[in-house]
Amino acid sequence: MKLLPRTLAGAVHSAITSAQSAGALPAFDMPEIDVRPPKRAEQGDYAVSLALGLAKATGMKPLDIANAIAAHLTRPEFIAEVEVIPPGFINFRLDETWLRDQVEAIIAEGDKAFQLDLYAGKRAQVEFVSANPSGPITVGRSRGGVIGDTMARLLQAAGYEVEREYYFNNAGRQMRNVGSSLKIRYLEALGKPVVVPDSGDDTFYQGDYLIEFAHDLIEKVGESWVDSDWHPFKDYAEERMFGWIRASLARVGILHDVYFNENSLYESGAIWKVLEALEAGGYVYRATVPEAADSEEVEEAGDKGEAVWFRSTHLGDDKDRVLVKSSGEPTYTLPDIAYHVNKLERGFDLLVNILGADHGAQYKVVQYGVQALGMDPSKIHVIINQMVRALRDGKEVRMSTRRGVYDTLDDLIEQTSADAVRYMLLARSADSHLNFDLDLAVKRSNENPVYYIRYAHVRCAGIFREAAARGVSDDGADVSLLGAAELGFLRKALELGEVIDAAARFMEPHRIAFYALELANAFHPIFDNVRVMHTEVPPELAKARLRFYRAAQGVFARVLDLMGMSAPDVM
RNA sequence: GCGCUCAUAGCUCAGUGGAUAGAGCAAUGGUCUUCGGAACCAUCGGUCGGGGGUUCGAAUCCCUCUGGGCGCACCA
Repeated sequence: MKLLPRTLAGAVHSAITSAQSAGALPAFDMPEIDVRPPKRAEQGDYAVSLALGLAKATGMKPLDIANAIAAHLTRPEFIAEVEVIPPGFINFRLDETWLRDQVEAIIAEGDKAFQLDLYAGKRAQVEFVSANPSGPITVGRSRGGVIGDTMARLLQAAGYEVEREYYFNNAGRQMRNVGSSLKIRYLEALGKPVVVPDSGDDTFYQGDYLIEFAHDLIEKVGESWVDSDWHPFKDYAEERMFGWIRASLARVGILHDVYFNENSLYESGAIWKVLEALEAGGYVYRATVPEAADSEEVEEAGDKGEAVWFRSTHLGDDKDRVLVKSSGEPTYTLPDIAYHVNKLERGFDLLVNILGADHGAQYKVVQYGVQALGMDPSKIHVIINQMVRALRDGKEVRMSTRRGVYDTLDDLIEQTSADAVRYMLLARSADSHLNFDLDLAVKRSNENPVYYIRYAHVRCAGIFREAAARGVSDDGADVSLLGAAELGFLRKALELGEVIDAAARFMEPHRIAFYALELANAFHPIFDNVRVMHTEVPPELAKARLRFYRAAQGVFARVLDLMGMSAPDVM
């Protein structure tokens, strides 16, 4: 599949060059040629406005520039008409014969329809979810999960070879607290004298799931762990938690290829190598306070002891960061930098990181670290998604794994459906806050766009069921019989490549969700008017229309797959 | 206080400096159904938070103000 706007941009580029050598246009720096569909259908299928911006550089009227470009333009085979419109737009119209032939092209490509090769031979890695195994996946984390997995699918569609990675830390204080919390639940379940901390103790995980784990543990090991410290409890909790997390994610089609343990960076010595390299570059110093500290801060610090600092301010940071605490223990910054160094060393051309807004500031420090080590920070791309508010009865439901009050991904799926969760969490720009209305999501009504989109696929499937029953086939269909309504849908369908391209380039996976709705919107009116098995439809036309619906169904299947949703034949 | 982010139709939100700012839902009025009505058509609805600026052209870029959210640890 090739991208029509890119091909057109190339044609315009050549037209400008040849107009210049013919003397019809003066010399100027070639601007970026942005070809896109105009808002209004009567303005054609694609348009460029660059002549408007060239007036100053050329000293010519935009209309004259546009005419000069149009006169030297070699029309690609898919364009039927080139039109210059005041004040200087150049509009292109697709060739309808070519457009009808796309029915066959789409069918021929099958489930690879609209697969692009823009990044052939390039490898991308998407790191997402990356929650520590201390509790179930929450609604907030689910958003990052859906965004990350959809981004991975879109990058694949754009031509990247993609790996999905989950980064976790099972050695921190959080996990120790989980271990000791489980031990308390274990002793409690055995009727041993133990005080269960109340919600005021934030080292204790209140979640009910630990009670369940404790009972399962007793069935497995009986009372033999009564005198054990928190370690085996942590290990057991971690294993159970990871099983749960993976299962929850799998329910919405999220599967990671690699689970990367932060602890391995300690075990391999990678973090110390990074520290040495930073030091060799002159980016490290030892002090009780940062170099920029004023006397007040010096006083406050007192006799804290020396920490190891990263001189990130030399790269533009607003303050230096501690890499190793005065206790000798590294902060999270050091392994974070080491992790990204590790990722870059694995040879990826693109690293995408999905982070919640609450972790958003950290990536900059990582970029400074990578930069300090002479590596290319521009390969790292971060998608920061704003918080999710879960609303029930119009009121916010607060979420906290530690307090045991939470809305999990499992809850959402059970109350709605896996497809609804995927769509709802995707159909919003990552930059904006997302209100997940739990009541609305429960409703099985057409307020939910999920049904509308899937229904398009279901309706196609219905046609083929009926066609099979009546012995109608699309073999040897003549697509030249297709009418204006079908062409309208095909125009919309052909935008899919551009949507994939833009979503991959701008790292904006929500685009596919909006496109899907637009595509469904283009489909349903046609379904009503373009009948296949109506008594008044001649057999040859029925055959052509059936062929059209086969292509349409394929496009919906592809779009749903890109969103990680199912494409059912019935619902 | 500083940084990031958001503010667009009654609600939820799209909108890559270009042509008359768009969807979905809600509301109102129609269609009355051969393949699934979870549908279709029409209407209503906007000082793009306020104010400046840049530009031939601004919802979009810059400045500023207002109001939300998230950060700003030798926590992760």
